[in-house]
Amino acid sequence: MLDIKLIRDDPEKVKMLLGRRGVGESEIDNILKIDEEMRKILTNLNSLRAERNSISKEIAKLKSAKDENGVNRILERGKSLSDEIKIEEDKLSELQSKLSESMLFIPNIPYEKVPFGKDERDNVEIRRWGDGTKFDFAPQAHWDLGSKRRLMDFERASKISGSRFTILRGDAALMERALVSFMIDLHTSKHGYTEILPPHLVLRQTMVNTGKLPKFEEESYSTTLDDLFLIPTAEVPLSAMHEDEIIDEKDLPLKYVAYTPCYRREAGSYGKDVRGMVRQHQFDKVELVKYTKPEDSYDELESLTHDAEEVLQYLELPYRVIELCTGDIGFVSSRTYDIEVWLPSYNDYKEISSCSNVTDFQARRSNVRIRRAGGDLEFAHTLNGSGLAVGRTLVAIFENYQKKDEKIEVPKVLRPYMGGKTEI
RNA sequence: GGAGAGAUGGCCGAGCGGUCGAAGGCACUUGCCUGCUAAGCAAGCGUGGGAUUUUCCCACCGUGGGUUCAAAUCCCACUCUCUCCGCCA
Repeated sequence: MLDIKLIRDDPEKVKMLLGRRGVGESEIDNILKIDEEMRKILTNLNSLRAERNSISKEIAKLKSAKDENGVNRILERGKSLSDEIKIEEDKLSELQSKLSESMLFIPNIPYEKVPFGKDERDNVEIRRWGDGTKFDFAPQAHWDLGSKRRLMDFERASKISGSRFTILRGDAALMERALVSFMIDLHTSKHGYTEILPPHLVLRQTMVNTGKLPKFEEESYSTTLDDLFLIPTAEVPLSAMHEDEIIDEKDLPLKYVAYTPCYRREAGSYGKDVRGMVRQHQFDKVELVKYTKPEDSYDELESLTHDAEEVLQYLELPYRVIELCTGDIGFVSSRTYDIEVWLPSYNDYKEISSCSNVTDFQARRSNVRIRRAGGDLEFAHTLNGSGLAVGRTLVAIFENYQKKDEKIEVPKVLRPYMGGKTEI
């Protein structure tokens, strides 16, 4: 959620910045119109209420003076004021809900330095680590290798759950679990994050507060009886859990890491990544979330991205970092780096992490504020990033670490988590 | 699922339907004092919004309705927390 004052005070600038990411000027004009109308009613309502309050006080005074005639003289005015107020209040609340409804569909303002662009083709590569893996034999895609080795079972998964699910078996399941532990351990012990194990079901309001709703309802799994939502990422519970809190600025930044499964309907991605376990309705992810002071958030985005990259460095998997252009950044984000890992089956890099500075966009919706040393209150900034998507990391290991005999070497840092195994 | 208790400012905690935006305490800020991170004294100290913006006004006491000229206070519904019982991994 943007600050309405920002739109009110400098609509042209907001239009210009949001225009870069495809928001039409009419949407902003519409909001300005509703806002103006709403303030007009509010002003009127305020003076009506002021009059009613003074009459009420007057009545109280007359009553204690036992002046029944005086009371009756102004009682009628009080009654009619009350009726008027009720009418104005109804108008106001209607406009208010219209306004907030519109505001909920306005995305975050992109950071000035974000490269202009229309879609992912305009994203900019920032850096590379390692080279595309070379093989002296024909490498296999993980779906072939995994099926042959009975480590991944796509057929049985679809029998019990339909498309876009995978059963991991034996050492593949073990490796998935090892990856989760390795990542969390790295982030807690070396990078200073606090481990959280959050609920996987959240309230509708929590989805709204984190910007996943109302815009992306068709992407979400929900429970009809209770209107709870399966989290699409641990970002949701982590970025919302300080709702309505005031955090002392000396306690910032707060840094959290959480492992959770993520549930996504993947509506509209029918032709994409249909084979293997790259795009699933359920996948494991280790997520990083920070709460920071506004002036620190872009620096914290850099370090968060490095924290995520380091996972790939320890696993010795080649990757690159790209910055998303204005047309490709997510709804809540003002700046985003994607980390892409090398996948031989794609002969290309594939997203394995997305690190974003959300600025105060979620904090405003969730009402997460910081108290400055001087006592002032301000919305916190939140950031999030995958550290990393575990399923895709497993895929990357299968494909980059495969050997001619169809065994898969276990990356050195994972061996302690897998009973010392050097290959599976 | 059943029975009961509760929800008030950063925290604790009062609050007969009418100067209650809310006593008191803690914490915090400022000043004074005391020659040594303590104590004392004084003052200040919630959040959000609107406007004719050095001031005035409005809203907010879990949420949403209702009664009333007037609701933290009365009524209804809901949510959450706690205690006990039942069930249960």
